[in-house]
Amino acid sequence: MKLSREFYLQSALTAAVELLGTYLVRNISGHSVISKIVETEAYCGPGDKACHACNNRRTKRTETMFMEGGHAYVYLIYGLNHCLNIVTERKDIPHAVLIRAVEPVQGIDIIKNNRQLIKSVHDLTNGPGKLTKALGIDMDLNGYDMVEGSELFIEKGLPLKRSAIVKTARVNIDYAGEYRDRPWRFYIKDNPFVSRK
DNA sequence: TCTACGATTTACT
DNA sequence: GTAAATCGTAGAA
Repeated sequence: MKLSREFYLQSALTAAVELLGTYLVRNISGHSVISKIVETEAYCGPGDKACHACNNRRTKRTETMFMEGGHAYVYLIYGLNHCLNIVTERKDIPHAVLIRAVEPVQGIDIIKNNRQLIKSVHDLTNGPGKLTKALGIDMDLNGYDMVEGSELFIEKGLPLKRSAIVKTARVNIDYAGEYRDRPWRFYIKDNPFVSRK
């Protein structure tokens, strides 16, 4: 079952945990690619120094984060990788959940086709920039409505045990001062597709 | 306009 | 382990 608008109208912090184990569906040119979300990070609005929309910074790029929950926030990092985020909370409250890693479930041949020179299957989607390339996600999907649309959306998964979820500090945000060590990164314990231990 | 740099990946030594 | 790739965005000038 597709996640409803109501699901997305919550804090990125709780949504990040609940998104673990759900299924990301990508329909592209008649093909369906399905993957399970195994690693997320929460970026929580104006007060979070690691968040692009920190201090309500409203620019061309961050404008997407101010949209109503359920939209996709895609941006280019280091000039060569895209990152996929799920916008949460009500309109004008800039929360988002970064999808850091997924596990291929269906359409793995298409994923392999989108990525070349891969050593093992585990390297296909175990990083934010890797999975966007694997799923054919780019700036065209920035601001995409995942509740109304059918090219990209999320399906409900089986509930996870609390003990199967690992909570740690987020990655590569040394610039975020006291927010650097907030345990706002979550992943499924012992899953081989997470980006790093 | 101009400059610095990043929610990273990859290929090196 | 280290460094190169590569460019839009943000903030300063």
